[in-house]
Amino acid sequence: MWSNHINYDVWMRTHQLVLHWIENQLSEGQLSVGGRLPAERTLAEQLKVSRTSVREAIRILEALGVVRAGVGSGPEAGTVVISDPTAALGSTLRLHVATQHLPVADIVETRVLLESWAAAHVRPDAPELATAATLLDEMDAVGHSSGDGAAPIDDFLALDVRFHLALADAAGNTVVSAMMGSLREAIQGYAGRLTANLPDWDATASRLRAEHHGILAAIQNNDGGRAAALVAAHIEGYYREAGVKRPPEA
Amino acid sequence: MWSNHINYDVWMRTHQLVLHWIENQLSEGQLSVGGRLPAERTLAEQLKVSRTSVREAIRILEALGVVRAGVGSGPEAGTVVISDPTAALGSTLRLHVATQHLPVADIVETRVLLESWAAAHVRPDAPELATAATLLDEMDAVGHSSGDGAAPIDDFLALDVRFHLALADAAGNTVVSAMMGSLREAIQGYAGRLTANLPDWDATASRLRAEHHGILAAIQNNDGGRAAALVAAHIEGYYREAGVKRPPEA
DNA sequence: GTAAACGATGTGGTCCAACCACATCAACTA
DNA sequence: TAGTTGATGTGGTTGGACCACATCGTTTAC
Repeated sequence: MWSNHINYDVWMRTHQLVLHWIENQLSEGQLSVGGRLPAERTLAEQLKVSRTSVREAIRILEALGVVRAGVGSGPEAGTVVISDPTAALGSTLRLHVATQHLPVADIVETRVLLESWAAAHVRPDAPELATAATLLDEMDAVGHSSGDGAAPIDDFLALDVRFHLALADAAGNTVVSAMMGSLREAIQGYAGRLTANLPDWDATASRLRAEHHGILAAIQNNDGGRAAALVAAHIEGYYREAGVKRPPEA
Repeated sequence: MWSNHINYDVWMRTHQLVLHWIENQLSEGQLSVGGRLPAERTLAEQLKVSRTSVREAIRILEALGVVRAGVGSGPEAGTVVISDPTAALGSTLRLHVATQHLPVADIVETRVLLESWAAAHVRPDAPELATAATLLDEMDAVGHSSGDGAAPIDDFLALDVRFHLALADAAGNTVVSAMMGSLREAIQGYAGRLTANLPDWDATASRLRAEHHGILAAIQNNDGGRAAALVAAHIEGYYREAGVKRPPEA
């Protein structure tokens, strides 16, 4: 339907020309993850545009998680192709939440949807399951000494994030993983603030620990349906306890 | 956990400073959809940065579907806040597909997941259902005269897109809608090219028409489960017929 | 009086030339 | 041989200039 070649006759902003050139290089495999873009000045000369326009294009690709720019010399320097869709999707969602056009409730609901699916589709032999089990052990270790201040809570939540992401990764769908991660990232600040609303953190932590073990057990027991249901209840329970209002279900 | 105030002591690239300033304005409601950003030169002076840095920030926001820049004077001019997450998510996914780090099969699988959920959660009284029904009527009208060339096929596919998006919107979750649309957009070129692989377009079109009616009927019949299953079969069937290989299911 | 033409104003779009900070690596020096 | 030093090349930032465009007054011609 569409050619890979670009019609340069149609009007196009200069930085978009650069953008399309780079996207073509990616599609044709002449540029791939780990590869390096020509230097900004070089690229500007090659494409007969100003360095400013090249830089605008690179900025966009950077925001989209496609490249990473580094100053100086050596392997860390230059503009290299990466692939971090999660960060890009996350900031996109976060910005649009800020504009009040993406309700947090919708994000939570979507997270439940994706994560339930992931739980139901985890391969029992996925290596990420071992990681998840290890994370649960670590979560059992922290938080028991809650008199030390808030640090254990943050540690616990950080492990919690990694546990959920590990399960998502174990399902083997990169798009679902990326979207899951981005949803979490988008409401991370929001969710963090909610933690203060919890009436009894120790009780909540204990419950979360137990639910995590239950989810993992269901997965290891090859009971995807139960795992999905447990995950849904787990997430929804947390947000409800922290005071997020859910929209009325049909 | 996190303050909304930014620590300007930490190192930060200049355009990110602008980015965070604007995001703050959005979060605090001092800037909302429909509102206009200060002129680039003004903003640069206010934030004590160069216009170039302001422009780089605006480019990013534009790529993220948060603002729209327009030259000239009047209501269409200036940089105004919009909210088009679908476009941003779409180009993000498309770029990462180009880097070979997001398999098309994963995108299709995710689309099936989201769209099935949407079909199961459509409110029977959603106004989008009427739109969907109208679209089906239009699809019945086009394509019957396939001797005219490729135009009817494109018309049919365009209506098909709108039908699926209408169903997604009818579920009432903006995040799911946006993601659905972006997934479709990301593989639009790919899917379009696949159409040429179809052995018998007329037969395919007839089948698609029948399946669409079946899906809509199931929804109107309040049978969400059946609707979800039909949608899944509908999408997977199309891609399978067009030659997309699916990964082995567990 | 009305309508067309014109110019002032303000917007984003593009380009250039210069300078900075940084990281490496080669040449030089003690 | 070990340390210093400078050359090189990368992205980061700035100021200024000019362009195209769209509007809205004012002026002008009828």
